[in-house]
Amino acid sequence: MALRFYNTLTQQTEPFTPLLDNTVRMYTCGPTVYHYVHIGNLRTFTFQDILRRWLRARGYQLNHVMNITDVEDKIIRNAAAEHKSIEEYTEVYTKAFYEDMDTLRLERPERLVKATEHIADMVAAIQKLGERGFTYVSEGSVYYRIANFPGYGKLSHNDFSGIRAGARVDVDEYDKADARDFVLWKARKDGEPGWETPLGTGRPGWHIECSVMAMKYLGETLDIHTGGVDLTFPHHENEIAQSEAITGKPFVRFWLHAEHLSIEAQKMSKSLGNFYTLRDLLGMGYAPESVRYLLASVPYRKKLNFTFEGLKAAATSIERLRNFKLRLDTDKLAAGKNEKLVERTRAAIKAFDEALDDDLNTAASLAAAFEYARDANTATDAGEFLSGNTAGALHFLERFDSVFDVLKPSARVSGLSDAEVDAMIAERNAAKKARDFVRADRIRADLAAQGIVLEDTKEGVRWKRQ
RNA sequence: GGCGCGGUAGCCAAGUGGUAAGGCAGAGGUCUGCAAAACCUUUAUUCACCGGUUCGACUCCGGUCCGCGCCUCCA
Repeated sequence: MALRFYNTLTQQTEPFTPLLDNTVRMYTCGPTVYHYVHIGNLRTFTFQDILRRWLRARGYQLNHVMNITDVEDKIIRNAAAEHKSIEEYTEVYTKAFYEDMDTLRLERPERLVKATEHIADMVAAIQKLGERGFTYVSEGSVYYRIANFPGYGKLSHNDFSGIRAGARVDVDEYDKADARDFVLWKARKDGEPGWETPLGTGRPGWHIECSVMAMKYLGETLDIHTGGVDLTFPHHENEIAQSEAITGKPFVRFWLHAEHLSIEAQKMSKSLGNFYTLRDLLGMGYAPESVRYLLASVPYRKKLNFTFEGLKAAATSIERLRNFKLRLDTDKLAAGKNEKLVERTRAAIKAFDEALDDDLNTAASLAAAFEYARDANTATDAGEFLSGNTAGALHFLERFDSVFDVLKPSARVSGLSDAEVDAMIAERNAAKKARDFVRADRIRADLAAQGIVLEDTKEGVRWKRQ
């Protein structure tokens, strides 16, 4: 079965190929930079990273745009509280976001775009919507009239036909003609920053930036649009309403939504004290790869229950695969090539690929990797894994890591160089030979204290950093 | 109330008409000067519950219970 994704729009899993050529045009709703991103955000961005990597593994080129929302109510409020400009305030968190992406090994999209750098484009789009009769002005702000867009609700599968245009649904919404209408351009209030434009002085609503930046860089119809489930409504619904009202063409072919992450089965919130950023977890001593593995290992459409037990388990799981690789790199094997094993390697890779083709079933793809590792380990112990089989096994691990990217340790815990470690091991071997176990054990303990773990095997000493 | 997601071993989790992948933890073993590390083996007569369809259901249908998300800019 070919590559396929679950499409929120059709509520079905559908075969995927790009619309135009070999390039996948995709858009991701990025962060609002009013704070450090939390691990819930990072779950979604990790999904998007796995998606990128798998599309490329399947031979596609990428043109991927992610936005940075750098103007918004909380930003304005927080910036004002700190007596900073919007730019000064958001710069800190934008930079932090890039750092977090690097730490988690999230690939940079081909283009990262900021809302504040596209104000003119947004104004033009709103004017176009006005020309087509989709807007109205109320108290200086420009609103989108959803009653004029027939397909409204098709993404979130809500039926809004019962909402009558012009009805005053809620007294609190006195400035809107219809409860679901949303703001395209917000008129400036006292003391707020604003842009002077033909629409008046103010700032853009949230939804318009994504429509505008997506179409500016990717064309009128995108292949894929991703985001968290919570964005399905109203954000993505509104993006469709805006974009399709302007172009008259389908805005997005495949809508992919990542489920939420909870913390110990509870919603993450500051009041519960279970609000974690990547920096928090690293500060507790967890490795970035562990976080990445945990976030990637649960298929993206399934709720992910984040626990520290799970985070520790992730670290151990990675270790298992690293050990397997270490073995492939160091074991002395008999010459030759075991054809049966070649076949099983091929089958394992196939299982791995097919799992990811199936709407990025990462859990199943991991199972294929672990099963193969066990099979190969057993074969090695039995002397059936020959030197000619190493390349195939390493090839599988490379493929695995081109997607999961967890095998290479992030940072060296030890300040010792490889040569220094080798020298100490030689010293210990000499001590062992002389049956000076006190000295041998001291060297072993010294190395352990610096994060170097020795493995005494039949073939001699093997070591790794931990 | 509407829309959506889910309930599989101690924990995480795949599967989805043919009799339960994988990881962690636990238990046992191999190796070892000791130890560690590593590796191997092992752990659900059972898939929230009740009916139904079927030769056969965790998987399909109907119903019930429970958890969660969205429905005013939260990934």
